[in-house]
Amino acid sequence: MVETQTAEVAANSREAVFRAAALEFGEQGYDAARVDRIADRAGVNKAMLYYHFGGKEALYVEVLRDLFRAVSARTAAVADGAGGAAAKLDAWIAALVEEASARPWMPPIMLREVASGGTRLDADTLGLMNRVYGALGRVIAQGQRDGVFRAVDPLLAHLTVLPPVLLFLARERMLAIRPGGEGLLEPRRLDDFVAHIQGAARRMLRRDA
Amino acid sequence: MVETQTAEVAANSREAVFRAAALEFGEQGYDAARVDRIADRAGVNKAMLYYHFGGKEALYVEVLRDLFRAVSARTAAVADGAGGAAAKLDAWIAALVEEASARPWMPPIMLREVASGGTRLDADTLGLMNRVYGALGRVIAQGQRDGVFRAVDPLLAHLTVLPPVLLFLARERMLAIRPGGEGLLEPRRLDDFVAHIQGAARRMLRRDA
DNA sequence: GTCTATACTTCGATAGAC
DNA sequence: GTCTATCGAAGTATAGAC
Repeated sequence: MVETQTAEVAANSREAVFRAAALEFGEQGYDAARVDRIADRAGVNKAMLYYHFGGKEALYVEVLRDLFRAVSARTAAVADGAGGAAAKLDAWIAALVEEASARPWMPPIMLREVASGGTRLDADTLGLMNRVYGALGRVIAQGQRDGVFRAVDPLLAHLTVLPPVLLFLARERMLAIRPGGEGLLEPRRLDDFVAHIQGAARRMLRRDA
Repeated sequence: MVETQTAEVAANSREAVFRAAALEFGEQGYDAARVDRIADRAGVNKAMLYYHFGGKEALYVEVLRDLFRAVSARTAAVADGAGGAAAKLDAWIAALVEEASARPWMPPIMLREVASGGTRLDADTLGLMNRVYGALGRVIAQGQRDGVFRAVDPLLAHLTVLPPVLLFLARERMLAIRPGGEGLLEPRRLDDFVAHIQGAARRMLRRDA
């Protein structure tokens, strides 16, 4: 099956480029990312990148789409699954953290997109971002319906929980670059942070006794 | 006083370049920022930029220093002033927001620096960042001493409060670019957000009844 | 699908006159 | 301090052979 083999090689080549690009974009940002470096990291000729994706920007958009597709699917599953609102709130946060482990380029890319006004986000990708927010919104609505959460603007709640997760995860790279830092650069265990932010979210949302 | 006049013009020229650069770096990020565009926005010849600052990177570092100098001074003043811990917590947040109003380039620049691992932050500037964190740390310590705050890791607390402020403020530019957005792009009043995040911070820190 | 060689462009930087 | 003209380095992209 020569054709299948060829297709497999092609898939591998395409996959290698994609992954190398995601890493490069995450570390460097779109503008500082270098097409040559992506090809090198993928162990592939630069021309392959253009063959498979058409160009730097198209490749970046592909990474964005994959990213938000995965995160939105994961968080929506949490919100629409079974369980109480408090547990789902924890799970929503945990889902974000796990997605970021699977795609380390997620936090820096999302931070830079916000910083740049989301210039490269098309309506499609924006819709996926909204699903992540929508998922949290449904969890909060459930909690309010069940009388365990108080009245809080879901959008402001989202803008309170998501950013710390992104910053904390992005910070881990700073720590890798500058070991033995003091103050802001003191290391913290991911587990401890997750527990902390879950607690903070719960306190933000729960009804006062 | 010809010399003074010359100096004034120079100061104005330098100041114009600095401000244009800060805006450009904030909007575009370091890599997408264009030296020619900075000169244009400043209404100054490009050579003046090199005359005053030496180059693009040196200019950027100057913007960074100015930024963190201002923010650290402002937040330290809050922490070391008079008042109760709860009030100081609110004031620390308000100080950040006010600094960001005076320097709209603050949120995007800080977000991108974290995303990039703070590659361009020298030990000096890093020290200024630590002062911002240190200020919040002292407020929290005061609250714990007074028995109004519970035991919370100050670093994790910092990483819970600061990021939402940065993201919310950076988001405002997205809203300006894409008016009439839904979901994540729904507008919110700054006042409402500040009140919300102050409340969330208080709930995170206060002792349970 | 893969690779080499190269065209084309943009951008940061500086030399040198005034 | 200010401006013009220009250099040289990167960097994206493609043409065309295999």
